[in-house]
Amino acid sequence: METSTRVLIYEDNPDLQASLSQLIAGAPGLSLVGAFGNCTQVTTDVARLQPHVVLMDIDMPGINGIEGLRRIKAGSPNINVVMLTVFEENERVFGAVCAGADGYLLKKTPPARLLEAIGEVRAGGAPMTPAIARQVLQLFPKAPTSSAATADDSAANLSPREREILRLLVEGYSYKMIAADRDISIDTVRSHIKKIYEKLHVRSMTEAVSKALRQGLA
Amino acid sequence: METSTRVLIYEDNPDLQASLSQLIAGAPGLSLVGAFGNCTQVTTDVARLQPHVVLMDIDMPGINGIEGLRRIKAGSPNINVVMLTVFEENERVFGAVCAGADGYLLKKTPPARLLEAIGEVRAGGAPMTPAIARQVLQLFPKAPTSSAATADDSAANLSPREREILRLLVEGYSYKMIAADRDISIDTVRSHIKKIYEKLHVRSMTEAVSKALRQGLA
DNA sequence: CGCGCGACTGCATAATCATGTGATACCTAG
DNA sequence: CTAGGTATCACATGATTATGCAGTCGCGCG
Repeated sequence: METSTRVLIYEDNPDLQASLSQLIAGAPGLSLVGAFGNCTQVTTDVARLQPHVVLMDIDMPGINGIEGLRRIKAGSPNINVVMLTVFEENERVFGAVCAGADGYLLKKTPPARLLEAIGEVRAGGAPMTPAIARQVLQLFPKAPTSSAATADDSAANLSPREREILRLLVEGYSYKMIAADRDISIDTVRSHIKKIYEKLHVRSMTEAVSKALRQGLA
Repeated sequence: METSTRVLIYEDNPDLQASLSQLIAGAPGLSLVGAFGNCTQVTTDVARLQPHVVLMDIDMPGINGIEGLRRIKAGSPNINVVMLTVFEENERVFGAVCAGADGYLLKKTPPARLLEAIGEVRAGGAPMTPAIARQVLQLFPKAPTSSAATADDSAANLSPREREILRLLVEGYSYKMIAADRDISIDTVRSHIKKIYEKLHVRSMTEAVSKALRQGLA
């Protein structure tokens, strides 16, 4: 069912557009479904071409890349959009991220890395140039709140250890993962979870997770 | 700056601590200034050892990595802290990022990449595993233009039927119960859930439930 | 009209999970 | 000292879940 990843390009520089197109078209597993020099028709473009991934230049005449991104996301939030830019300007990083960018690369990114990035974004990752990633992190509000929810005993009568393991379940850990992570036997994990079930009156991981999230036990 | 980047390690798993230590100690341009199994002395540790980069495990007994990070940043905001974790957790990414993490890597990251990451963080970058980077991006408040409050890109385009089944999963239903409830074959339930997993980028019921509850899909 | 897609069904195998029945060890309160 | 709670580990059996592969059927669209 996985055919080929459909890629759409927006890049106003003809040379760069050509080389990007060539790169995509020649890559196994990727198919180029279009390449445009501006975003004026972006909404209809994506509707018609049904891309999985869009490579979007930020600096373009007319509608810029961020606005283009916004329009794509407004209509098709599931399309993965990777922004391309020459410089690492803080302002635009913020705008792009808030508009829902799924990746952010410098144009000087080597071709091989670019192809890799398309794979990553399709797999649910967010390829970013490290320097940009740093900026993204710094955009976060430095929370003074102590969110270290390790010792909150307001919840059920779960022991600290049990609560700890419940948190891991909520994060989607399997028994095996918990055992590995906490460096204990999988049988011990079983044992703890068994008791958690008893105390929460549930009989499956999903019920426990659901209950935990709804009652703020995790 | 000195000739060598001073690296400090916090990792409670002895084996991993040993191999990390060996890796750092043996790397040109890096010098290992310490390795601890817990964060209890983190404030005095960093004051004494003056590291440039700290590799911080997230899951540690006692003071966890995020709290450790917070304490480091409180006193020495210039120290670069790279968080290490075994699996892709969802909840802690937010905590770590808000506490000022400068990088976020999976422990399975190959040694070469880890060394590269230390270089990146020293150079002002933020090395991140792509999947985690994506989570970070998704933490951002989406722009006002998003009228489709369904938000998440990786989650939203579930078909009506898929959404319906996801709701039942959240309620704690098993495959069998869903099949009975909706009067369809259990194989059909499997099929639907398989597709849900693909779209949500998860691989287990608990992950799906967790994601659904957190993103209001249910 | 054919094509793709969503809903649906079936089958098979491997991995995980749920549960029960023990057991050892530490710590703390009685 | 002893009972009770917590944390650890073991072994076993049956149920459930995860995945892959393979189809049918109806519907909207170019």
